[in-house]
Amino acid sequence: MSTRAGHDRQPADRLPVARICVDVPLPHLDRPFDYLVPAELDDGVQPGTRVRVRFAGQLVAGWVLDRVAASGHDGKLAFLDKLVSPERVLSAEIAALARTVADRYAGHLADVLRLAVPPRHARVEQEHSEPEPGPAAVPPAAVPPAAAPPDAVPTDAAGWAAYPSGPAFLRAVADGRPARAVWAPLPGEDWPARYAEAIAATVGAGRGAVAVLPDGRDVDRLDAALRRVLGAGRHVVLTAALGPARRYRAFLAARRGLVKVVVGTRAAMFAPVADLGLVAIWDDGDDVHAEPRAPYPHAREVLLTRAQLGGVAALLGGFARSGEAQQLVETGWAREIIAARATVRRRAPRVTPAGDDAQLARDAGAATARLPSLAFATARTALQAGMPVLVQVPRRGYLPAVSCADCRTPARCQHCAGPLALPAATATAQCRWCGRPAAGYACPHCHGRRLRAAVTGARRTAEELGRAFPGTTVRTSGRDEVLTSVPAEPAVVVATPGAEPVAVGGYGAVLLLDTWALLTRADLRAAEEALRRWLSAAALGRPAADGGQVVVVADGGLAPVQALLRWDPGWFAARELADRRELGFPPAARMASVTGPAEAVAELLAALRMPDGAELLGPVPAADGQERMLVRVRRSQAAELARQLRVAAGTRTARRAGQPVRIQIDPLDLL
DNA sequence: TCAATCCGTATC
DNA sequence: ATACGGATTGAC
Repeated sequence: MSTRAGHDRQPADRLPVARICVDVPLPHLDRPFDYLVPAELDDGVQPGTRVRVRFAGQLVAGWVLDRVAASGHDGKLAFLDKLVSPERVLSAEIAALARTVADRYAGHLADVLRLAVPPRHARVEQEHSEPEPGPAAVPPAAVPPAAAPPDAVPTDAAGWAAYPSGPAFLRAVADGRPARAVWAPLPGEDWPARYAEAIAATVGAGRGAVAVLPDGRDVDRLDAALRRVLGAGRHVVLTAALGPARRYRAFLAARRGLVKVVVGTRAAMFAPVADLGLVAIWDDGDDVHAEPRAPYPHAREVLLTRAQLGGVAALLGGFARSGEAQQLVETGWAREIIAARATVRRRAPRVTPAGDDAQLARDAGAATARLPSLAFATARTALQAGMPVLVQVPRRGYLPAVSCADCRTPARCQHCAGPLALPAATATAQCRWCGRPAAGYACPHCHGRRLRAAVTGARRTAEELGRAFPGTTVRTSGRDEVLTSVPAEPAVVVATPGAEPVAVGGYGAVLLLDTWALLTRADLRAAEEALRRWLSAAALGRPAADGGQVVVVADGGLAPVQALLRWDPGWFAARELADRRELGFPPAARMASVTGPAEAVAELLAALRMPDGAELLGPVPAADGQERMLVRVRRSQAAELARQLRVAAGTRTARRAGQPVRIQIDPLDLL
């Protein structure tokens, strides 16, 4: 497929110019370059294909963005060197999406394309086109051909009827209208079934869907629900965990139009589903939705961008509600789908705070974290009634945050409202944002003037519980081994957040322990994150009428605890968003962090044209002796800030090979 | 006067 | 980044 370098090459007759995105990591080269298409590659070099081109003397990979009749370039055009494959891996929708995402995140197109299109796997590409058969192997005969018969999928809204605006949303999707919803599922809700129904409604309208879920377990649950609702062979699973071959096979199945539905982890957020009709994300507050590779796009933002650009319906569901989801509701971009309060009360377990007490908080860091007596009694009652008990304990390894020694209110900087933390072995607390020492600190809540390091977590809960309930099976689900489900039998299940197995029939009791570890984390999102984890665990409990009990070992006066008691994630999210508006935190404001060696950061900021009213916070020390600065702007100036950051990064790299700086937009670890 | 080297700049 | 070109400097 390659053309010999020679003087005999002729450009193609029609549309001889290819506009190429070259895969070089330099911000100032993030624009198309024009190349001549050799006549012999005329057929293959189509928009969306991968090519190799000679660029600044080097052979580099590139993407064909377009074929045009003429170039605006003054100089002489080079021929492109080689067509890697005639597979048009980049669709027009994804190309436009990637450009928008790159702009939003002050990144470059090539970086986003690397995230959007998995590495080529030649053997997979040669295979006869058929979707990846899932675990319950589908015989090839059951696989629909490319032009599948009309999608005779019944739209079943019965499961959504518990929510007053649920059926209307499903109808809108079934009619191909771009409805957008923030959904608060009822406790105990079979949410994979509801997602599958929404997806089926989309397919029924002849359109495709993309659903992104936090982890493999959730993907498996939706996969199973889709098999039930859609039947086999209508969807594919796309996760990074599949490995290169299977991942590329799933990707191609979507790109070639063999399937209309892709579900997966954030690896699926750019899935090239044709004629997209619905994007869905589950539990968008989970931080695994944030892509760790540049330019660090968040799955929620990518999916919402797809919805916005394509006139596509959107569904954001989760037991908790993120500040960002709340913002969508408050701006009217999305409608909320919630059940009536009476229905919520009927379905929710009974939630009781246990913990009044400074006492508990004080010895939580000791070697033996105690189980409060209420929690103990509640667990025993459930076990005696033959029901499993879930115990949620946080994982180790959070930051040494600082809070008021008297009332334990997390301490915030008096200047910029950033969180305070104790740099290792230093006597005075310091702001993690602006770096100012917290001299003369006075607690806004109780006016206390003393600060203390927050507690550290307790680890031996499982063993202790084993001793507390002799003769009872104790199972653990966590990082090393994650359980999917447990039977409806008496057992104590100790799980870390996100690893809670589903219990058949629901848990009789859910205990939420060591909550201080979550609440006092030096993290802007600590309260939101705590509530998210609690609601996700508590949602696995039975309704109160069936004996379902939740004990949260925390002060009942705290806002996230209140939200859990009332089962009102919307109330908490509204409150949280109002606070962030007040303090100027995302998503109410837009922030960018610039991280790197001190002089490189200073250099970039010197080159940065800050939008009017932009604030500069920092520097604060970052990992590896690097430094971090934050820039804060109003949301209306978010696009301009991203643009200027890109320009500044570009002028810097264009000039000289300075040390690299990392630019992140609304980073989650924005402490 | 020529060549080795240093910046600065463009990269189709 | 890397490759090229024009200016600069140094030795014959």
